[in-house]
Amino acid sequence: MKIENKITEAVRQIVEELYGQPVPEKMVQLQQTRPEFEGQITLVVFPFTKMSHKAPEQTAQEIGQRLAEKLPEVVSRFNAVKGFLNLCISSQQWVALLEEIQQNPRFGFTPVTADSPLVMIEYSSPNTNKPLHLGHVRNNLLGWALAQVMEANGNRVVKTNIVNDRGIHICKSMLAWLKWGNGETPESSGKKGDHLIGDYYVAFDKHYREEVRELVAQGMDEEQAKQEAPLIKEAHAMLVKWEQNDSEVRALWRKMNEWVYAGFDETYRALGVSFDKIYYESETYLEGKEKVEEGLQKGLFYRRDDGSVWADLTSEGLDEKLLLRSDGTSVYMTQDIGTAKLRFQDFPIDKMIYVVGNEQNYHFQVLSILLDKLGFKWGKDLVHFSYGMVELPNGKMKSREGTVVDADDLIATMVADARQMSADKVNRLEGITEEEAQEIARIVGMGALKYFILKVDARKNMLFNPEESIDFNGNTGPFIQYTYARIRSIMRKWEKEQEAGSCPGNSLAPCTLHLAPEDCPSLADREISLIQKLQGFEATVKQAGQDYNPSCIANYCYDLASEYNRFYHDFSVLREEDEKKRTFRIALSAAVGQVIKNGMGLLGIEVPERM
RNA sequence: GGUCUGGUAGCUCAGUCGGAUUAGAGCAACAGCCUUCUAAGCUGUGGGUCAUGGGUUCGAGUCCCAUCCGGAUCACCA
Repeated sequence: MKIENKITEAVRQIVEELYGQPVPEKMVQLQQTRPEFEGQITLVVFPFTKMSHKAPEQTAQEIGQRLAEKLPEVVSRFNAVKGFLNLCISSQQWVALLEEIQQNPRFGFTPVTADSPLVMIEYSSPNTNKPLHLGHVRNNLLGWALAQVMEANGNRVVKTNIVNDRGIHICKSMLAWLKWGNGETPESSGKKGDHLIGDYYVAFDKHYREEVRELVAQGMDEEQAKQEAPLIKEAHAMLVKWEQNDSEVRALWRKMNEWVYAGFDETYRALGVSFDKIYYESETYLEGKEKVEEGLQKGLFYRRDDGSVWADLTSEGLDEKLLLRSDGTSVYMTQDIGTAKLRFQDFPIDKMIYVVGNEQNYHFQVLSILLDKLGFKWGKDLVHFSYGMVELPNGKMKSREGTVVDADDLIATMVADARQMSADKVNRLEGITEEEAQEIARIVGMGALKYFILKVDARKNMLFNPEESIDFNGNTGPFIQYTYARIRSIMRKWEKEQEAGSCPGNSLAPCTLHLAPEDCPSLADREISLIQKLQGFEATVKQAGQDYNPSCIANYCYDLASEYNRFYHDFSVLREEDEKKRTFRIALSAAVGQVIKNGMGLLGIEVPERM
């Protein structure tokens, strides 16, 4: 039983005995004692003063007195300051807690069983006409981390991606390639497929704008020019052919999409994300109409005179929403209804989470209502995991103005910088092969990038300064990774000492920590607060799952690493003469390493054995 | 204009269920610490009207109302 639970239980009994009123569990508020006071756990007694009709300090005294009598093995001393009862917990309790944490490699995680809720997470959702940029990076990292967090909270998770592989934007790239490509391929040019296609998309835009400018110069007004430019007309014609299943257009479309997917796969691999099921819009965009017709028959929607179909959501405080155009074709919302249908056919999901930027908040509000009306049981409380935009120091990311940060460039830069960084510390990596050094650079560079993005509350807009972002000091991924690497170094040395393989060589945790109560070392404040931090991992994971918020795990990891760094500085773990203290500190280090690894793992951040 | 969302140090961000006379980190600036388990580290100094004004109560950065400022959205685009 956890220390907190024991105390909570005892306090409820004591207060009832003293003041004759039952105490709901929530009323017992325990928190970590502030460093300037003696003790480790503090009970807030303000809520009880109404029952006791006594001053806060006196109430605290009374409760403390009884608590010390009732739980002598837990509470060794206490003091009351105003309405705060500070409790000193005996060392054995802390050691026992550490032992518990250390012996459970999955500490903080809820096991997943066959009966666990089935959660589907959709993320990434790229367009196939240009490479991934920084905004996608945020999406992918958040989606992956969220999937890990949901799983850690005892859910079965299916990760999906819906690829937007059709539409006018792809036709633009295709047309430009036909016109100016000279048969260029990823192989012939050495370019990554998605970049190649992206270049043609840009080329189209350049020529298109020239055409528009010329038409305007000839006296046409701009809106009309945009419609009338020969290039855009050609692109539209191509889209029509595509929809008519023209074999030539389809073949080209297929070939170019393959190039893009090969490029995306590379980026996904670098980011360390993957999917269980990929949906393609070209295969799903016609779905949904059926559902809308069904809703129409049930009277959920209505048809206007021009033939278009609408949902009236004014009673929900929203507007009216178009579902089918007057020509019978579907819109974005219709498609999302369609994919929802398909997904439910494929998986009996209990919950659906969409990782999509906050510019679509309204869309998902509407989608939720519509799916609910159409009878999807998870529609009503589908989660739109809505994240903020990434801004650059001089404004937003705009591809037109060339202010995008390309994902592949960014990854390469981060890794190269990490490599440079460790090269500057020659002694660090002596005895390590070039391959190993590269692997460490990859882990550290990616860790820096991922942590930088994930530490920020997802729903807030964040600022990304390309120059300052590559900072490996302070509240960063590498700081946490570095802490881990140092712990591993201690463990390696310790394991070497243990001769003759009494321990499996690769186990992080020392084999045994069993210290009999009378053997318990007296613990320093710093050691106790580390154990308390470790214990907090469980609650942090739960909270992350409840709030759909990976950032609190990132900040937790930083807190834990900071605390450990101070501990590391104050104590010589391996040199400690006292055998009991030494065992305890090694075990504590091992547990910290394990929790850091697990926490960072939830974020999709690897930790290196050395760096 | 309607709806949603944010505003905390020069900059980037934390801040749990409302808890402690003094609201935390990091960056940037300054001053220390490598014969000692990895200095990508540690210690210290300076830097704040928690946008503003009310309210709720033992107690508010946190909850409620109003105002100001920023962002998103309100398409027969996706």
